[in-house]
Amino acid sequence: MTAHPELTRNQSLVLRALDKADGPLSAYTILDRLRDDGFRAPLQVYRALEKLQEFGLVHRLESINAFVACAHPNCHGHAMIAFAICQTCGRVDEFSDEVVEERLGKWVSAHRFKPEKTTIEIRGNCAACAGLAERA
Amino acid sequence: MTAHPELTRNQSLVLRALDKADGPLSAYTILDRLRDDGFRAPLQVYRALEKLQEFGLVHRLESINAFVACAHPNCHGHAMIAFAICQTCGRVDEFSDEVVEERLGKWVSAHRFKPEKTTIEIRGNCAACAGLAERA
DNA sequence: CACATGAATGTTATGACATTACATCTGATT
DNA sequence: AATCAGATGTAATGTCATAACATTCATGTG
Repeated sequence: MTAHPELTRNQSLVLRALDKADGPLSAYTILDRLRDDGFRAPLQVYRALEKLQEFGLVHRLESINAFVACAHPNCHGHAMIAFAICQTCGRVDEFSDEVVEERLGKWVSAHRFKPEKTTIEIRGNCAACAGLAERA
Repeated sequence: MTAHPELTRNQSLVLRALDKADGPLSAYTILDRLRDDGFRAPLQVYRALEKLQEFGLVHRLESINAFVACAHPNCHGHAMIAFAICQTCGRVDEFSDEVVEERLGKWVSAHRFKPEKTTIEIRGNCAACAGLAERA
């Protein structure tokens, strides 16, 4: 458990929506799912998402403009996380790799580049969906 | 020189716009720069970009919704390319790393994931811009 | 208590990025 | 000439994200 402030109502609702979902959600999908809870405007979602990302509870998937709840909400703090995103079923696997991290870190320091955010996303088909495609 | 069909007028114009630019351009910025050449609608740009990406002459930077001309237009064919993107000056460095590629490849085959496109993007500040920030 | 302060929220409008749908043109082939 | 595929032109629409401004709420300080 890393220390972070109590979540506000909006933040809790957004996080719960992502937790309940079986895959990544767009901000507007989250908005639709929270209409009954009083959400009216995109900004309510984006503001909550921003904080949740700061707390490490939510990740943004840059390549598909969507958001997922962190798979390791109790041990967050990884500097670098990679995602495998299934384009068929929406499943997202989150993993980190020290060697990749070290290698990119070496490139970065060799070039005196100051990284702020690193994105590693592999889009394709998960084992189940790739298998289905083969049999078809 | 890898074999690819002759570029059409629109494709040439878009590629030239990206080549002349000193950094990544959004599709709408490209559109604006090609108004005098008869471009009127976003789709003209997006269609050209799609083909240019197929030919390996242009890359899309997922994390900033922009496009760059490939830095190695004569030896393209890399399966996996990483980008370091300076958020201050817009400079983009393109590189590939066999170890990173191998490591991600191992994860992927261990999980029987079939990758279609891999994105590796490091956003931050390049040496020059980070240096300026320090001195400020 | 009164009041200042900072954070979060609510709401409207707008900006930025991308695609659908449909019509037209062009060049190569038969 | 008829046909066909690929490229193009155009309008409309869809999707993602933020700016600007007003309001509310909790908290701490004089």
